[in-house]
Amino acid sequence: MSSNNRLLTALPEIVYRRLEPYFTFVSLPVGEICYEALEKIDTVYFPNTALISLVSTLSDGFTSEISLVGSTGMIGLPVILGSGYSQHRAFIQVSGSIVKISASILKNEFDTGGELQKLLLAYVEDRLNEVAQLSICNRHHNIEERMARWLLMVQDFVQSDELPLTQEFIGQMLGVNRPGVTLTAGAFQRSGLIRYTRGKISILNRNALEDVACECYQLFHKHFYQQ
Amino acid sequence: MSSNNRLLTALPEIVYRRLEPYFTFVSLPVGEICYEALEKIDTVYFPNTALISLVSTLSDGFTSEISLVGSTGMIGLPVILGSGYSQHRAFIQVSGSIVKISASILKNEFDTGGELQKLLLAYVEDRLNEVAQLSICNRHHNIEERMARWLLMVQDFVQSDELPLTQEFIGQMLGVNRPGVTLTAGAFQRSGLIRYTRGKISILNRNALEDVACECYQLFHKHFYQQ
DNA sequence: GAGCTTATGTTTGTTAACGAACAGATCTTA
DNA sequence: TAAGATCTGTTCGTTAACAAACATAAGCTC
Repeated sequence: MSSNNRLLTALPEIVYRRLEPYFTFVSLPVGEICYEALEKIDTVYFPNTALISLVSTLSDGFTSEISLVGSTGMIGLPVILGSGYSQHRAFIQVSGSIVKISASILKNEFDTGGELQKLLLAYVEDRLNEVAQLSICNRHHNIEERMARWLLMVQDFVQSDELPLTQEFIGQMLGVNRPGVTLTAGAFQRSGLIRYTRGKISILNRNALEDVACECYQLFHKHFYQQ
Repeated sequence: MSSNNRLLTALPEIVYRRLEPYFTFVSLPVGEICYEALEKIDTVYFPNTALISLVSTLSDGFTSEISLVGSTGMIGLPVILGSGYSQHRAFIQVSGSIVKISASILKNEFDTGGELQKLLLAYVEDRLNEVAQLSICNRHHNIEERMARWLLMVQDFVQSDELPLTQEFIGQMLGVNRPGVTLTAGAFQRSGLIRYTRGKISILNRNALEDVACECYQLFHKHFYQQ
């Protein structure tokens, strides 16, 4: 069994072989929580086909997505960065295959300063830039722009035209109230960009969605396809 | 001459001594640009008393602050993370003393995997968490909450009751239009929280400002005072 | 002090988004 | 097939914030 996680496949074979004995391939179901906020991390996850959301919740219950992690990333950065505690909840947004590995094993390999370190630090840099872009996007772009961007991002990871997403869920990811999602989704559908039924969204016209999406999409997409 | 930058003073003496010959102490004036967006970084900056803003600009000219970096931080993370290129503009918001060091020298020391690496990675983690919080703050909190938070953050760095800030500038940092800043500043002044004249803001009542600020301030403040 | 520049004050119309509420539709499970 | 749960549709009043425009005031330079 071999992973198609971009970080793992980029490893030199010798490093991959060293870590491989500690890999566990699992398929996690939708909604499964990988980390609770403020929880100590003892397992790190490298998605293959699964898609993970990192979300932040404010004291009034408001939630918004911090990062979308798929086959190009991993969750558990605090392990290599030092604290070992996740500040955010991480859960499975789209079920699929994931590689699990013990935090301490990964940290040990990271600390040897080899190729794994180099790859993961580059990923940290991408993540930092992405979150920074998200913060300005949240400030400036409207629901239509952000929702188009987000749907495209999800589809980049889930290589399928049909995405299992409810409007309520999309609202929580974008930090938008649900009727706002309904209106936007309705407009997208009337324009032929998407089609949807309860809990399922089909992307019909990617190019048109890209036209609606804010410029932020291009930046995320670039990270996605780089290398 | 010795630095009071928190990252540098936390170094073991032997590491500090090793780097010290490469330090240059400078005082940079307000507005000086440390990095342009997309520029290769060849110098890394550790503020002592200076305050640096990292800002992002969208294609329509809209700007918003990504991070506020003072004596607890540094700019030039892409050097240690790998790309070596800054995605954002960095400029001096409040003039003061700064330690400069060559990017390659710092990177070499970082790559030895010692205490400098550990400290800087912990800083990266803080920064990541801060930017994530900023993104949700931008989505959910109103001008009053965010402006109060931001003024408190600036004052945490600039140990003075009088901050050299115009309303136009504050607007660009918060990603808010200028009349909105005027209204908020006016309300704060009428309530006795601040007093201001052209380009100068005095904090009169920190506690009251903290009550107005969103919960995000506490998180930033915690990072600020941790350790 | 006159004129220029920059900063702040203020208004006004407009709009995106929210919150709350309820109706209708579709799926699930008993 | 009935009951319940979940998802989507829709309305409506409300509000925060924007954009644009112009007025006033303060500091700077000659």
